[in-house]
Amino acid sequence: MGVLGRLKRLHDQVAARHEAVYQANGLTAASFDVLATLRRSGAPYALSPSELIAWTMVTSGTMTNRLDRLAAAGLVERKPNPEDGRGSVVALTPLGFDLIDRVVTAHVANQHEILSALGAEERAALDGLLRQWLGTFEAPEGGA
Amino acid sequence: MGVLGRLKRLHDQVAARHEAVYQANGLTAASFDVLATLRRSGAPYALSPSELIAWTMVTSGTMTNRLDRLAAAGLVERKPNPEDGRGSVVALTPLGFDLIDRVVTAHVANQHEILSALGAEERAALDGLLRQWLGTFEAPEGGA
DNA sequence: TTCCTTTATCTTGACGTCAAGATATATGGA
DNA sequence: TCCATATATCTTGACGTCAAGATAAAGGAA
Repeated sequence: MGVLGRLKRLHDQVAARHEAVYQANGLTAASFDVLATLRRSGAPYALSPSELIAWTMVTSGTMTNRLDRLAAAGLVERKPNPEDGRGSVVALTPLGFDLIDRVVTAHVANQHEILSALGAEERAALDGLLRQWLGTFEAPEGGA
Repeated sequence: MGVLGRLKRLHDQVAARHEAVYQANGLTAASFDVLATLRRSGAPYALSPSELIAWTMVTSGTMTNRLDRLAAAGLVERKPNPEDGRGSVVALTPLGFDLIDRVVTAHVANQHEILSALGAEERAALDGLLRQWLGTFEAPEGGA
């Protein structure tokens, strides 16, 4: 049973290290999530709230809240969608782009650092075991 | 890097399965945490808020909130501490005891079920890797 | 055209958590 | 005895999240 406890503690440790990088740059996991998604989408770094909801897997209420904060911080900008009066388009501002660009770099470096505790073989072995275990949960698709 | 993603997904899956058991019995992870701590403390199944705070590692504000809900649900009872006018004693009610007793049983069965996806050797191998990795985070005590 | 249904987004209300501050009671010393 | 300090718990305010419901605009059928 120790496995379950260690899995949780390890997850919490990793999450805390990630948080540290976000915080050091004035972000939270929530805002990093949105900003990084916009960054990944490529130029012109703009997506609709619906698309952001789909990529980040949060509810519409959560996304509205996140966007309100990011817009207030000047990191994203909400513009009306010229093609659909119901919707809007959320775009990274220059300020937001510069920030997320830097934070993503720091984040990736941080991940390498976190993983550096394991050697290549150990990492592969661990990944294999995690993958196997995860397989029993996800994709329990019962076929046609 | 896949390791970090899988670690998180696995953690989320496990947490969701745990949640399912709590929910099926009208509890949340928060209430289960408190009730199970009281249950583990042994007869007379009563601890002070300070002790609960120490065991569960949450802040005093969080504990006050949890206890308010549990008391409102009739699962615990707050009595004044006869030995210290500042404090109180939180005890499991008969209702709370019966409930947590059942839920803990279900929870343990659930954990076995979750782990059943791995064979004994795999489980041991995974535990060893998790332990090693975790070791680099926790207990980074630098000695004297 | 007019209206019904669908879709996109925001609003509301309830949780859960934390940090910081407010209260009330203990405790030890002058 | 009286007070300064420490401790136990609760309160407040700010986040973040979700479920469910409210709006407003789009689209298609009659």
